[in-house]
Amino acid sequence: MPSATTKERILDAAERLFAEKGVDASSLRQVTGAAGVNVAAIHYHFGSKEELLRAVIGRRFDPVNQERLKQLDRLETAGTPPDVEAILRAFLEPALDMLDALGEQGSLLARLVARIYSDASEPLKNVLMTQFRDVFTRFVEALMTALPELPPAEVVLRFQYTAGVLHQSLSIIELPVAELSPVELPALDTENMLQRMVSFVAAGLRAPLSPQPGGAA
Amino acid sequence: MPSATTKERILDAAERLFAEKGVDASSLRQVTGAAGVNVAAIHYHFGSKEELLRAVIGRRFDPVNQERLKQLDRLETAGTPPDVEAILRAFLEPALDMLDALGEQGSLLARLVARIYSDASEPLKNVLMTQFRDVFTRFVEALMTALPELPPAEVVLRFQYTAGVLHQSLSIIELPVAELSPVELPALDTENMLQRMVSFVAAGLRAPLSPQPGGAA
DNA sequence: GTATGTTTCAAGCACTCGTTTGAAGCGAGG
DNA sequence: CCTCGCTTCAAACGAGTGCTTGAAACATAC
Repeated sequence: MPSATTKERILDAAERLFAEKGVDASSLRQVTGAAGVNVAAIHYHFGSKEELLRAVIGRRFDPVNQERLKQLDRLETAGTPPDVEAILRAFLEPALDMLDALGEQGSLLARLVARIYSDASEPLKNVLMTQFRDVFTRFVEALMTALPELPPAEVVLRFQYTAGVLHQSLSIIELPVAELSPVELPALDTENMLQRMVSFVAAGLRAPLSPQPGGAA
Repeated sequence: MPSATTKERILDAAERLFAEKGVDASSLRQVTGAAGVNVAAIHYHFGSKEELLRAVIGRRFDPVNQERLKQLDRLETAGTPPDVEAILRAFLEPALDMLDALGEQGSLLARLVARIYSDASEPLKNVLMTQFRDVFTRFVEALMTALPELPPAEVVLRFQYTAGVLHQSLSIIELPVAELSPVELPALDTENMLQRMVSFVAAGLRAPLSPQPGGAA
């Protein structure tokens, strides 16, 4: 007695399987098996495996990216130009909130994104690239304004680092990295995690320019 | 007229293919086709696809991890306890050097590691976990000594972020992330890249503790 | 009640996968 | 010359892949 539609149940099952075992390692038969529907339903509703993945990602991250841009808009239309911490919160918080709202499923989804981000076979790359292009551009520009003493290229580089920190921190929530730790790791709620990431990244973004070899000190 | 042994040519071809397209997406026939050898040669020399991957990773990262530990040993047996920057260099430099020495192949290999790190199906995780366990433990302990004002758990968390920055910076070398950038990105040599990463990460590691919700300030 | 468009189904298609097999090629030792 | 390991090879194995097909089930409209 399925309470959700076939389409939604496919999305739910695909999201979990893709995140747990990877896209390539998850067969359509596993997806439909977990969803309790027929294989052909995937091609009927989505057309292909790749389109299914696109739908899985979009369902979660279209709202996140919209929220990111909305928060950035709000910051920029306020009186004073936003500082680094505020920009970072606008970037990080919607992602963390969405994952938090999903509970355990959220940390799995985070791994899926991190995976695609580094995996990225040709067609998959485009899924994420088109998904994030606007967000990337807008936030880099905002950071350039907030960090006028940094050359633009350095801002781009450090924003990449920021995305790296985000991906890493998302991945480790569920990852067996805790087993590697010599000390007990306390469970962190979203606001706590956000606070820590903002502190770390803001300090990194504000770090003085490293001396250029061959240039004046 | 192959100049290298069959085993080495398989490793070379596998490394490139695994990095370019992912482990799952690379078939053994593609590997042996690129290497100019027979499919059965893989199972003769390595036993299975997973063992082949293990060999691909180990060939490059066993030396890196040995060098990391060696440099850390040298720092710790010197008179004064090492500072954060020195520890970071000992961690980051061997990896960057190895990748630099490999040239274009190096940036591909970096993507492979980043991929496995987030992908990590059950058996694959163990490949990397056993590979990095010692390094992880030793460097976290060194950082705890260099940052005595931070709680141990916070050091662990921030070292995770550090690894995230490393992975990200390795991935973006070759990735089409440049296309996302609104400004021209200058090509960075290894020392330059290292300098930037150390600055960024050291600042993040030294950031004051964020206020704890519900605790005293 | 019959016709229409949408959704679901079991079965099968052509293909690729990792792996195995048994024989051929090969250099060194007797 | 023959033999013995070691290495390489073409060919095939069974299983599983993404995807297609044609018919049944269903809901709605006439």
